[in-house]
Amino acid sequence: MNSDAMRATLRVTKALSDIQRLRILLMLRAGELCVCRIVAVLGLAPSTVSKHLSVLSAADLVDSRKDGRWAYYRLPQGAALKTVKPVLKWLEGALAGDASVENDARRLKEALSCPPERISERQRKRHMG
Amino acid sequence: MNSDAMRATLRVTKALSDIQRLRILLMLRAGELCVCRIVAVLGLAPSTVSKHLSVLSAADLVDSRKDGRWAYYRLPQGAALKTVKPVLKWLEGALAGDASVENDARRLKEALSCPPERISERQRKRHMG
DNA sequence: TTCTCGTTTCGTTGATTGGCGAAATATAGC
DNA sequence: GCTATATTTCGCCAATCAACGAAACGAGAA
Repeated sequence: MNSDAMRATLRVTKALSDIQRLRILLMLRAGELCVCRIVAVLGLAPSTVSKHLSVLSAADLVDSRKDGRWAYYRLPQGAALKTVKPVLKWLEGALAGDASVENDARRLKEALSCPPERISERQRKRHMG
Repeated sequence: MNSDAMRATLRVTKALSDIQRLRILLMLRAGELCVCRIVAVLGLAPSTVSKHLSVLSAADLVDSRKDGRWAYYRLPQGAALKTVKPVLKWLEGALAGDASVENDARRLKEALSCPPERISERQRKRHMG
C-alpha cells in the first residue's frame, strides 16, 4: 500500500498545487534560468524561491546545474521529459492567455535583458527605495 | 492578476494533490458510484469522503446527481471532459500497476457485488465487531 | 406524522505548508 | 587570508487542510 508509483505521482501533483511553482514552470519555457532571475520576477524572498525549486526538483519537474555562484534550473530534457511533457502541455492549455502568466513573461523578458550579475544589485536598490 | 484561468487550474491541481481524491478518481473509472460504496473502499468517515467529493466537484473533475437518498458521482461526460481526459490519461499512466490502486479496484468489485442498500448495513456491523 | 438512513454541513483538532529573516554554505575576486 | 555575493538550510509564525464526530438536511418507509 502507498506504493512508489503513488508516492511519485503525489510528489508531482503536490508540486503542481501551488501558484508560485506553476509560475516557475511556465517561466522556464523561456529556457534555463538562474535563481536570481526567478526571484526577480516572482517578487518573493530568495529562500522561498529556493524551497519551491527544491520541491519541483524532488518531483523531477525541473533539472538543475551549478555554475560558479549561480544555480540554473530548466525543464527536464532526459527520461523525466516523458512524464513532464504532457503535464506542461496541459498547463499551457489551461493557462493560455492567463493575465498573471503573461505578466510574468513580460517581466522575465525585461529581467533577461541585463546580465545576472546586475539582477540582485537592482533588487537591493529597490529594497532600499 | 490571479485570473480566472489560474484559479480554475489551481482548483484542479489542488484537487489532485491528495491521495484519497486520486483513489476516488481512479475508482470512478469503473463507472458511476454512490457515496456509500466509496466510503466502503476508502475506509474513511462519510463526512470526510463527502468533503473530498465536493472538492473534486468544484474542480469539475466529477459530475454528480441525486436519486432518492443516494448521491451518485461519476467522471464528467460533458464539456469538462475535454480538460479532464488528459489528466486521467496521465494519472492512469503514472499509477499503472500501483498496488493501492489495484487493491481499491478489488475491494470495489466486491462492494459492487451487493446492492447499495446493504453496504452501510455491513459497515455498521463491522464497526460493532 | 414519525422514524430511519444516506448524505452534507459545521466545528474542532492535529498535521502540513508557504512565507520570511537569520545563519550557514559555497564560490569568485581581491 | 578576507570580502562580497548567490544560494541553501534552519527556525519560526500564520494560514491551510485532512480527519473526525455531532448535528442538520432530505427523501423514502412505517
